[in-house]
Amino acid sequence: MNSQPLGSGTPLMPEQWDSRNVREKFLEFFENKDHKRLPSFPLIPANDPTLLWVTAGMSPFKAEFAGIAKPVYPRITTCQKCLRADDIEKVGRTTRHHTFFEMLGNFSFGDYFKKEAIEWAWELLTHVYCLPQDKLFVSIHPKDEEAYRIWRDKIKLPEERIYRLEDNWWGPIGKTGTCGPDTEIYFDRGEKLSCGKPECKPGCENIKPSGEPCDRYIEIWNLVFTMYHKDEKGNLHELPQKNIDTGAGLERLTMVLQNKDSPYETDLFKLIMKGLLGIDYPDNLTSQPKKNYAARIVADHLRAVCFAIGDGVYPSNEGRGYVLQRILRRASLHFRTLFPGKTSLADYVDHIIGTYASFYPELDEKREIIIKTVRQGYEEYKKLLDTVGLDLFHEIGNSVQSQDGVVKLQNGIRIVPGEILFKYHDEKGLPFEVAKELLENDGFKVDEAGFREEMEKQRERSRASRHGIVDLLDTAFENQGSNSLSASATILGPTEFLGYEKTEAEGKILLLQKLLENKKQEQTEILNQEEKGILVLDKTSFYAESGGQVGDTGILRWETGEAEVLDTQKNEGGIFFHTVFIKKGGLKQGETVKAQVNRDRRKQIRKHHTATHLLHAALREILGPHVQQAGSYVCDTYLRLDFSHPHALTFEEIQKIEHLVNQKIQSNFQIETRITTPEKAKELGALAFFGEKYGEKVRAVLVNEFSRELCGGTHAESTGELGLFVLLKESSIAKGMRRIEARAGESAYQYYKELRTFAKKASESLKADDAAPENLGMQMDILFQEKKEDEKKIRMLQQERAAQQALSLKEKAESIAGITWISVKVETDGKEALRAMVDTLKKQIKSGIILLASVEKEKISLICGITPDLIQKGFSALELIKPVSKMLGGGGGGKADLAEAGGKEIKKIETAFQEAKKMVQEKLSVVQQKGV
RNA sequence: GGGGCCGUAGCUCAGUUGGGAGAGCGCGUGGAUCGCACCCACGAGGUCGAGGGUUCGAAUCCCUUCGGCUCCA
Repeated sequence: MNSQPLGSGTPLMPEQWDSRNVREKFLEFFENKDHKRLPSFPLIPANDPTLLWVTAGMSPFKAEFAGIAKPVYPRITTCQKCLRADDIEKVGRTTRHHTFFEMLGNFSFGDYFKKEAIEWAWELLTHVYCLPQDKLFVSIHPKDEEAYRIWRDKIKLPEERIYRLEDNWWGPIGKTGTCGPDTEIYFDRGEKLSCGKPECKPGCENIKPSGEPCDRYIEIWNLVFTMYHKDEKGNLHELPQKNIDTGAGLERLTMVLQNKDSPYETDLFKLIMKGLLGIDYPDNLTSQPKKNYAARIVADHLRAVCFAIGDGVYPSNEGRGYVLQRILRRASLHFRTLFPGKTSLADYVDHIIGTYASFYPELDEKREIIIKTVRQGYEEYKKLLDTVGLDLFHEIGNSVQSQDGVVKLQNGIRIVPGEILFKYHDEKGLPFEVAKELLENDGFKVDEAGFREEMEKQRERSRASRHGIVDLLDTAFENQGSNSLSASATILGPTEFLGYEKTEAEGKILLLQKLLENKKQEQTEILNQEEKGILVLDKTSFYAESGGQVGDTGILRWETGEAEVLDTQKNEGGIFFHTVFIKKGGLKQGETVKAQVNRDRRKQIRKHHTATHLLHAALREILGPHVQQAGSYVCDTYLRLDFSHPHALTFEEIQKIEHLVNQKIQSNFQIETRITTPEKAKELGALAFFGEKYGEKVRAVLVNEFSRELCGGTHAESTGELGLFVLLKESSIAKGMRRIEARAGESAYQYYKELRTFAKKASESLKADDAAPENLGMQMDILFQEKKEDEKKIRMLQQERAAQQALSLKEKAESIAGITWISVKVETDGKEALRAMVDTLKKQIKSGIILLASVEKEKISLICGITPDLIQKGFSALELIKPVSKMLGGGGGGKADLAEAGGKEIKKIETAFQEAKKMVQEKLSVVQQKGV
C-alpha cells in the first residue's frame, strides 16, 4: 500500500455530498492553489462560429490553449455547463450519456504541468472528497513515462493499478493542431456492475448482456497534457508553452460520492424525477423499464432545454436552434408517454430551475421565457404529431383501397414499406417509433429494415458532402507553421487602442508583412510604393472590426510617404492588423507613422452603432424582453440587427419601433460610457450577450435609462447626432429569428431624399394633383381599379365580338357527307376569343367539326372543337389538331372535345386546312363503313 | 454544411405525361324559416409567392430568389 493517509479531516457521509458541495469543494480547492475561479461561460461559444455549443470545460479557453490569445490568468478553475447532442440516442439507456452536463476543471496556461496536476487531483480526490484509495485506478498513455513515474513514485500508486491505454491521447481536433497524452482516473464501483469478463479493467468497453456498457470502472477525471503540435506530416513538435486541461464530470463525481448506481439517483435529478414519477427515484421502477427510460430522458433533456433557452437559444430549424428543437422534441415525445393527458412539459421547468438556480442564476432570470418557449414547443410538437399521423393514415387508407398503393400484402399481413415511413420522418418530422406504434395499433406491420436503410442513405449523403470544418486551433497552428501573421504577432501582446478618445495618433510599426498575389503573406522589412501589406502598430486609434462594427479606414503618413488604410481587423489576442496600400514612398519596419482615421466615415459608423443600441432597446420595449440580439453589422451606410422573435413584425409594430427610436434621438440624450467591473455593469442593468470575453474590466454604454449594454464599439456623443432613423426592412433568417435593416444619420437623410425623388417621379407619371406624393396611394388605387374594370370591359367586348364573328363564320360552313365542317382563318383577340367562338359555333351547328386559326405576332393559334355526337363516333379534336399543327411547325394538345395548338408557318394555313378536311373525310368513310 | 417537402380565393386544400383556374368553409345579395353548424338560387373574391428560361402555349418543366415546414451531419 502507499504511504499517503486515507484522507484528512472527517470524511463526509454519502448523503452529505450534495452536488452543490461537490462543486464548491472542487472550486475552493483550486482557488486555494492560486487558481482564478470564474463563473461558467454561456453554452454558446464566444467568437467561434465553427462550434455550436460548449462541449467541454476547456472550450471557452480554446484561443488561450491555441496560443493565439494571452491568458488573463495563468491558472483558472471553473464549473462549466456543457451541451452535447451527438449521442442523444444513448441518453437514458446508460449512466454516462447526457445532453447537458457540468464539467469541473482546472487549467494551466504555461504555468504548472503534469506533476502538480496529478498531485492535486489525487489530493482532492483522497483528502477532500475522501474517496477510498483502493477503489481508484489510473490509466496513462503507453509512451508517457513521465506521468507513469509521477503516479508510481510521487503518488506511490502500486504499479498494478496503473494501466497503459492507447486511447489516452487527446487531439488534435482536426488533422493538425494541439494534442498530448492524458491520464484518466477511474473509480471502481464494484463487481456487481462489471461485464463479468476476465479482461474487465479500467477503460473496459464491453457490453453487458443487458445491452448496457460495462460500468464497473467509471472514469471520473481526465487530465490532459497539451504539449505537442501535430503537423501535416503527423510529426509531433513539443510546444514552448505546455498547458493543463482537466475535466471531471459533476454528474459522475456526485454519483460516486453519493454512492448511487446512476446520476439520476443523485440530488441533481431528485426534484425532477420525483416530479415526473411521483416517487423518490428509483423506488420500485425495476418492473417498469419503459417508464424508467422515459423519465430519464425527459429529466436529462429538459435540463439541456432550460439551460439552452436560458442562454438565448430558441428552437429553430437550423444550427444550434435545431439541436435544441431536437432535444425539446425528444423530451416532449417521452413526456407524452409518461403523461398522455393535458399536463405540459413546461410544468416541470420549475423542477429544473429549483435544482440549479442557486448556482446558475440566469435560469431564474429567464424563467418566464423558458416556460413559454417549452410550452409552445411542446404544444406545437403534439399538434404536429397528431396532424401528420392523420395524414399518414389518410395516405395509407387510400392506397389500401386502390390496391396498387404503397402498402404491401405478405401472407395476408399489411406491411407499410420503409420508404414511406422515412418520407414521413424526413419531410414531416414523424418519428419512426410514433408511426410504428400508430400503425401497429391498427393492425399494420412496419418495414423497419427498409426505414433504417433509407436513414443510413441520408446519413451517408450528409457525411459525403461534409467539408472539413476549419477549427480555430487548426488555423492558428497552420498559420504558425507558415510563419503567418497571427503567429508572429502573438509575441507582441495586445495593441493599445486610443480610438475612443482620438482619431489620430502616432504609432510605431512592430510588424510588417507583404500581401502577395496568392493572398498569402510574407514577412518583410519594407513595403514599397503600390504594394499592399499588413502591419501592426504599438498603439492605434483605428477601430478593428468587432461587435458587428466594421474596421476603420484612413491614412498613414510618415516623413517620406503615405499609405491608405483599407481595413482594420484584430485577432483573439487583441492585436490590431491594418491592411494598407502604399501610395507614396517606402514604409519600413520600425518606422513611426501618424495614423489618421477617416473621420467622416467613423462619424457615420458611430451613429449607426448607437442607432443599433436604440433599436435593440426599442424592440425590447415594444415586443418584449424575450428579444435578444443574436448578431449585428454596423457600417457607415446602414446597420443590420438579428434578434430572437417568434414571428414577423406587423406594420404597426415596425412603425412604433421606428417612432420610438426617433423620439429618443429627438430627446438628445447624452451617451455615457463607463469602464467598470462585470458585476457593477450588471447592477446597472446592462445587457451582456454571449461573446463577451472574461476579464477584469468591461465597457458599458448607457443612453439615459433607455438603453444599457456592454459594448466595445464607438458611439455618438448624444442621440441627437443621429438626426434621423429609418427602418428599411424586416425579414426572417430562421425560425424564431428576425433581421432588421436600418439607416441613420446622413445615410437616413439620403434615403429620404431618394424616396422623395422617387415619389415625385411616380406622382408625375401618374399625373397626381400637384405631383404630390401623398396622393400617390390613392391615385394608384384608382388606377388599379380602373385597369380592372377596363380589362373586364375588354373581355366582354371580345366575347361579344367573337360571338358575332361566329355567326358570320357559320356562313362559311361546308358539309362533308352530312356533317358540318368549318375551317377558317379569323381575326381575333387572343385565345379566349377563339375558345368563345368555338363554344358558340358548337352550340349552333349541333353536329360538326370546327377548326379555327388566328395569327398574332407572327405566330399561329389553332383551335379545334368537335360536338359530342361525333366524339362518340370516334372523332377527336386532339387527333386532328396534332398533324395540322405539325404541318405549321408547331405542336398542340388538349382533349377530344377541344384541342389547342400553335404554329409558325403562316403561309401554310390553307393547305393545312385542306389536309385536315381530307383526314376528316377519310375518317368519316371508315366510320360510315363500320356503321353499315 | 448537405438533403426532402410545401407556397393556388379570406381559411383548408384539389388541380392527374404542359392545353378552358376549381371544391368545401367563409363573405355579399335574394328567397324560405319559430329555431338549429338549416336549406335553395345567384354573385363577388386569384399578379397560382417573386423573377428569368424552355414552348405555339406554363399553376404544371428548368434555373434563380423569397417565405414556411422537416430530416441528417
